[in-house]
Amino acid sequence: MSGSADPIHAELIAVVVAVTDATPRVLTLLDGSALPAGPLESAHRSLQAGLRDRVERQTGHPLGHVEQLYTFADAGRSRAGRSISISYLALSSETRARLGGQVSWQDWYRYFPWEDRRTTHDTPARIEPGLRSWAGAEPTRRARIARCFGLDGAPWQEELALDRYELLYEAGLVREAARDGRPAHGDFAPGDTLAADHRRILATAISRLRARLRARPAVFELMPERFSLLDLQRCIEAIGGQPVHKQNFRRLIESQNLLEETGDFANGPGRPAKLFRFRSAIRDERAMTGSRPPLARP
Amino acid sequence: MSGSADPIHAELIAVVVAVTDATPRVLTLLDGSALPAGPLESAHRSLQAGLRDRVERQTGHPLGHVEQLYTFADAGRSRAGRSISISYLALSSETRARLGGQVSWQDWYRYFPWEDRRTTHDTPARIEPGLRSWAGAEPTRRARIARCFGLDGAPWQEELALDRYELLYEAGLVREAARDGRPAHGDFAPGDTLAADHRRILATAISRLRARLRARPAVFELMPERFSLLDLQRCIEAIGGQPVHKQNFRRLIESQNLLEETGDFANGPGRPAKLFRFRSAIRDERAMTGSRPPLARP
DNA sequence: TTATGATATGCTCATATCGAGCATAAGGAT
DNA sequence: ATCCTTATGCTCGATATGAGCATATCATAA
Repeated sequence: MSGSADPIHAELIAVVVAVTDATPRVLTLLDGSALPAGPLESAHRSLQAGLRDRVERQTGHPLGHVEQLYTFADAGRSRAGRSISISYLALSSETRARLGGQVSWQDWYRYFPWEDRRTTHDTPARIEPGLRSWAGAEPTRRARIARCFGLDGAPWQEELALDRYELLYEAGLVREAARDGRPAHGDFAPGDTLAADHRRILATAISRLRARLRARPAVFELMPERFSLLDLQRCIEAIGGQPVHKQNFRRLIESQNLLEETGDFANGPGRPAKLFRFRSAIRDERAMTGSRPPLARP
Repeated sequence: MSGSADPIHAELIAVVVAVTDATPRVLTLLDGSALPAGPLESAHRSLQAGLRDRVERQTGHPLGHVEQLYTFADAGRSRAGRSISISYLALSSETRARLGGQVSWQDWYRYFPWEDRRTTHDTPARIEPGLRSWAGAEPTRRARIARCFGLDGAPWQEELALDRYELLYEAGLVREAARDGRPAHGDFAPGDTLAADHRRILATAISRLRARLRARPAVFELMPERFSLLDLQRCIEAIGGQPVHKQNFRRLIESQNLLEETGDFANGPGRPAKLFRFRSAIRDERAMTGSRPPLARP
């Protein structure tokens, strides 16, 4: 069951996310062209410990909550021998970082312009022709396009960010596809690339985060100690890439019982907003309130 | 960014699931004491290919749909040097297997008796005292217990299978905890163990499967070509470990548009049931219909 | 042949949830 | 004082969900 195996190389890759000024940002190296990454060493007690060590050494940025994303091993893209990439998502606050060198925070929509639909909704117009030409009359492809990009009457689903990226890759509409030797189809979609498969890993992180936040906006790692409801709404909108109905968002927050008032108010234009903080019980444990009741009772 | 790394050993572990006679079963080795597993070799083109190769060689069972679960690397549990375990979930049909030796299908509730609530609902009664004594007056622990096991008014949530297992592990109520040198707390919970951390991996698979099926019962890999709605309901109930309201289940299925009638009927006691099959569009692509519309429109 | 039990299938109903909009409150700026 | 801006509370209709009633259609036993 555990015979002789070939030695392999394992790489840890981190997607460190912060939200500042209604912009979701990701920590990058080399002026925004790669994610923090490094080999797993035997000195590391665990995968998470190795990741923390790596990222802190590379960026000087301490990590808070860390969560595993996915493990890749594409033989085609690695160097000699086999290489495994284990990717992680970390939620953080930009203010904690002391950056230097080529370490920087980048707006993640720089790499995925079509994922930001807060102001304009016609972003897919720039990529739709390329997709259509790739699909032709193939019904499966057409259905995938409609589902992923909310065309032909299908609703836009924010958490499909990874599916959208993979569809563009398959259709030869991102530079990574050409780099990997796949046929290109017309113009590339807008947006910058990242080293190796880092853009795919970032797409995985966005999808995961969006799927989690839709149900439960418990993002205290991304928020300051005290904040107004609108601050929190802007953070959620930044990650989801979609505007949120303000009153319904308030209702959602109240029903979840995630916050408590601090008693203070924020001043600015308009009526002062109550300041809130996350309940300590929420911080203690990342999962207290249930999402849904069961289907049937006896 | 990719300096010299220590060579490591990677192990692929498979949870192969089938449902027969309203019983969810998992493919095991050594008379039900381990999951199929084996080292990743450089001959494998990809992780999935390696897994397929391994499982087919060990069990003679070809794999259908395969999906990654989680990557573990607990330094404490491995042999000399570092070892990584990459676990996968595969959905299958028991009939396809030609078993031999110590390869067998096991009812997965053999390892998690408290997860089957189709007949009795008081299973946690056998483990509640141990949990309570472990929690004492600690509010965080008490809240976790209530949430995970549906106590103190909290609803039972089937997809928390992994959380429940990990809670029992932390509380020292499963044998694996004692095996790992953690303090035991009272009697162990009922249920058989598996080798290494295979029971944790199985719990991960159950959670993942339950979370997916709750929204979309597209389990054609687990069903025969043609089946009645009750057959499908029994399959879903087997996996979820909970009874389902029959009429509402039918309504759900209809609204999803997953099935089409074959025109045939099943005979037996009672009124003959229409036989259905999954739409080919669903088989073609594992995600066609959206789950929910977005939160707000412009 | 009729009665009975079993399963299939259709319909109703109360409640919860969700998207969307209206109305009012409370500050600053002109 | 007027207007603009943001905060906050409430309503309303559409839809989803949990639960139950009623009827249809078979096999089998009396």
